[in-house]
Amino acid sequence: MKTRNYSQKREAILAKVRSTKSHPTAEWVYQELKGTYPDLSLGTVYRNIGLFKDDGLICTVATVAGQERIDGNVEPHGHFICRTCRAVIDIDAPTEHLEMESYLEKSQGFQVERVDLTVYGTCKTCLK
Amino acid sequence: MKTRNYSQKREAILAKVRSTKSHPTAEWVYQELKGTYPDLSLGTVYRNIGLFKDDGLICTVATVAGQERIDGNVEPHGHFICRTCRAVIDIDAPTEHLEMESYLEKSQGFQVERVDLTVYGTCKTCLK
DNA sequence: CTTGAAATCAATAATAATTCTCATTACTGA
DNA sequence: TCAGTAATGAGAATTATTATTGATTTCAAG
Repeated sequence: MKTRNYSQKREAILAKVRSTKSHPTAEWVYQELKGTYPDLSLGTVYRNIGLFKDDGLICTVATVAGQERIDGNVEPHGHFICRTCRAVIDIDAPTEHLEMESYLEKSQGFQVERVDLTVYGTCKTCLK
Repeated sequence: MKTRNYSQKREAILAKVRSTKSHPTAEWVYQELKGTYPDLSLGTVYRNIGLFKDDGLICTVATVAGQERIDGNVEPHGHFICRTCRAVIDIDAPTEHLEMESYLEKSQGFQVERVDLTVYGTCKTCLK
């Protein structure tokens, strides 16, 4: 892995992503940190999110309404995406689908990195 | 459902999407049909794909490298996405995860429309 | 058939998320 | 402190997708 200098803004970006379960967009992170770091650039947020992804510190879970949603929780778990309010909500995934990994590796010769369960629908609030 | 005039190009677009299991992009469909319909416009491909989606005739399965991938097969099934060659390959999903639907509807009050199982990794060919 | 309303089309402009460029600034080891 | 490398900000460039527009085609009633 490439050597990396310390950067206060990078730390803040990672902390912000990890501080929420809302699966935010890069834009949200930027808006949140602009108060503390008025000279922060959106490009810096995108760049560091890319680096965190490379390092496996965060992951992207879906593209919702044209925007990538990121997750500071890299443990395997499922997501519910509301088509109305665009919320991305963690769900407990059933464990069975994780068998998919060994099944695919043995029968198909694929190397599995990640199993993603995503459920689309309408959330409780939007149903009212 | 809204009444819709006949359109030869629309038929061709749907047929092309249904003719492949490669989960193509709009651009691919456009390139494939340009030979037969030299005056076809990329906008027409996008517009009709949107209409097919509204009518439930096709669906989008993922955004890979910034491009939406479409599927003419709307029956629930999983997908393997190779991070190297970007191939999107059908996989037999285990049926257990479909229980997710009733689980979420009963315990969380969500209305489920679709359950999506996506596996990321490296395909057989790219592993060599 | 004819005709007119509605649907469709190609072309192109507009939008918007993300990536790239590069001059400048910050960090780090010596 | 200083040199070398890495990170940043500002904004331009890229690119997939969507919207607009004005002309053309389809359809069905008369």
